Amino acid sequence: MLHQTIETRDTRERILDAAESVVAERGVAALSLEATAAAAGVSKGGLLHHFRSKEALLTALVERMVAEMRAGYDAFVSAEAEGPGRHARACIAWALRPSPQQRSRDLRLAAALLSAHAHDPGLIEPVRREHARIRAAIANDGLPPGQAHAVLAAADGIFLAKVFGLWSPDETLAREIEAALACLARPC
Amino acid sequence: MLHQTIETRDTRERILDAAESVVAERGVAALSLEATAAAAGVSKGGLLHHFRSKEALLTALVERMVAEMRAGYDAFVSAEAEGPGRHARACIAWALRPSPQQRSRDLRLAAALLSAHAHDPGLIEPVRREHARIRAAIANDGLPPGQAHAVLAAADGIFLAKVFGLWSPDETLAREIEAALACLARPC
DNA sequence: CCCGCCCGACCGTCCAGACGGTCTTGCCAA
DNA sequence: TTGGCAAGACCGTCTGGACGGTCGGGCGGG
Repeated sequence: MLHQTIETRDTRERILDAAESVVAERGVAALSLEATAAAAGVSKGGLLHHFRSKEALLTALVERMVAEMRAGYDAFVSAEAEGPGRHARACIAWALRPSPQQRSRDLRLAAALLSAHAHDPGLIEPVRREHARIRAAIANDGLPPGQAHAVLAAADGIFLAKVFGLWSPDETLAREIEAALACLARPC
Repeated sequence: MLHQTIETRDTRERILDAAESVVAERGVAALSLEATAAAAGVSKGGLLHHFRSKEALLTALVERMVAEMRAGYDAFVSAEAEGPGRHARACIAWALRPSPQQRSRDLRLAAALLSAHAHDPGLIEPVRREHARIRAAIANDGLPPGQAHAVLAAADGIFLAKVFGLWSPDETLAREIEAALACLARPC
């Protein structure tokens, strides 16, 4: 039974991965149940066995994305020294530190966010809640609220610009932006 | 003949307005030719007379949006005093100064951006070009590049968070964020 | 034997786009 | 001035295809 559960989990995850791949490679409009099933190496009926509707698929996609986001962000928080501006510094690092698996993380987040929002804006409510959580943390960060939220906005901008493929800073520019924002992440 | 041209223009604009309304009120998924035509008070055939395909409609939507964006931004630039940090200050004002018709502008931009990107990510290429133009201007703004791009990222974040309905600062917080960013918009 | 996972054919719906038609408008020749 | 002609604006219908979701069945492990 445990084995079965693991197998099921794997198939579910494979389907979610496949959905993200479809969106990343062919755009939101191409995300159909058939395309997802094909990309996951599963029949359409098989997909619908795991996710009873497209909405259920997108909901799961968003939930996984939020969990990943929360875990990643919290890791950055605990990597920062305690004291005023800790969360602000974590935001900066989260948005601007490139790590091997973070590229794919960004693609995941973008795919989930865009496809869910396109189908029904209400589906990204968990993302809004997570953003509110971070906002609350950053508001009690021991910084002047203007500075703290400016840092958050910048982190949002870096990430969301990537979501739309608008822009992404190269390595050296990222370091310079980081330095500039670090100035805001201290009680100026 | 002139009269005819003006009439045509009006209908085209009405259709574009209608498309934005549909997206704003019912989401990207509800943006069909039929729904747009109905919202514009025009038959489907009439709509297709003005826009030969859905893609043509979305292209026009994006073009109008970019023109509006460019005009609005340039107005903010010329409202700022010359000298280092002018474009950075314009970015801040553009993102954080609420004006009566700017709410609707944001809705327009969001609708055009989301619907075009959902249909085909390549359609928002004009937006990418406009963003690149602003980026170029801000890079030659007489500020350290890190500071300039940090301001740009913050402005992007404020706007794009609004696009997804993630967050929007209230009046007093907006003033505080503005003050914090203004610190970056001067040669620190 | 049976249960859960998975298959794939099938159905109803919706939509993009094509098409043929109608009506208004401007233009020109008589 | 007027009759008629050509063009453009707009309409209503149709169709082919894609998509979400259903259903009955097969298959393998327990």
